Amino acid sequence: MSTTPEPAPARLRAIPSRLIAGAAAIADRLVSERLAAEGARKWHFAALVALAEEGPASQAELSRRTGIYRSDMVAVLNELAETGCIRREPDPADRRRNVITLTPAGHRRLERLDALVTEAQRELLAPLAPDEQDEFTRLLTVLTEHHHPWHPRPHEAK
Amino acid sequence: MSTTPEPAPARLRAIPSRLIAGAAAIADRLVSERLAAEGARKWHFAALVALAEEGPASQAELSRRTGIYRSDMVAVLNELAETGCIRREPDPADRRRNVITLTPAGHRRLERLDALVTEAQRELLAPLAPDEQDEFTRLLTVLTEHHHPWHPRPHEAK
DNA sequence: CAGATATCAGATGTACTGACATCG
DNA sequence: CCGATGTCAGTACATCTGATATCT
Repeated sequence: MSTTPEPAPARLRAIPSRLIAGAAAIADRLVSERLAAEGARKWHFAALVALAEEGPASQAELSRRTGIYRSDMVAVLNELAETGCIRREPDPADRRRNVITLTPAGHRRLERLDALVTEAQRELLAPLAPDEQDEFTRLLTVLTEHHHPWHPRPHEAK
Repeated sequence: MSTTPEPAPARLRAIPSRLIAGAAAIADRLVSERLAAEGARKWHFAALVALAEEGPASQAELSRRTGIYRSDMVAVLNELAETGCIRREPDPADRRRNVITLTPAGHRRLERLDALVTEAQRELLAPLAPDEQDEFTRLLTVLTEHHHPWHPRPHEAK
């Protein structure tokens, strides 16, 4: 059951962490809705990008590169394998590992998903002028990289 | 079980929606950790601010002003009532409603929580120069207000 | 009667943990 | 023996839905 929204008090609206949470909710909705139209979620996209950018990798390495837990990676790769986007074969050099490889179909799928994600970014940033968009992205980069030199999500690595 | 982080591919790191998600995770952790030291969570803070700014209100109205669901508001107010931060009494003018009132103890608690939240904002924005902090906040405000003229969270209101 | 309210019980989704067998 | 890997089962928590009794 949802409520009819009303403006939050100015004191709440001015808090940066709340503004960021709002922006994150908007961004997530834009991206997720578009990907859902293709039956995909953001982790599928992230895994595909990581494979396209850095070449074949083990599941654990993909896990580190995308920020998804290796326990959850299994399901993501299962789905990508079912649709023929990746191959998953044992690594002859290290028989603990699977080597995940992007197939041509996977590459084509990535291109479609990438178009959707790019379009979502455009819509997300549309309220800002072009130079503001760049500045905004730059400030976000500085902020996140100074706080932790890695991923979107916590991970609590030690 | 967590993984040892590694840098995500540049193509992933450059996506604004992912940057925002990262910033939101950092911000949420900073705020939540500090509030947790006082046994509070962000909804307690939000409810207290809404009461301090706009005066006594019904639960449904508080719900709209803070963005928390009515169903979850109950628990938040229960906890605030147990610690004597609010009074909850039936509205004589409309017997469906409860009137929620901030007590002096609630006001004092708000001031302590507010100090924690403010400190968290400082730490969050610390990587940016002072004028960058202002610009960042301004851009966030423009972006969120253009996308929906209201709250942090989705709400799917119609 | 339609609509709003406070409340509760439960669904849902996703991050996260723990354990296990296998292997280097 | 220690540590990494792929996998599965299950926890924890927050968001969100649905229903109900009461009241306007």
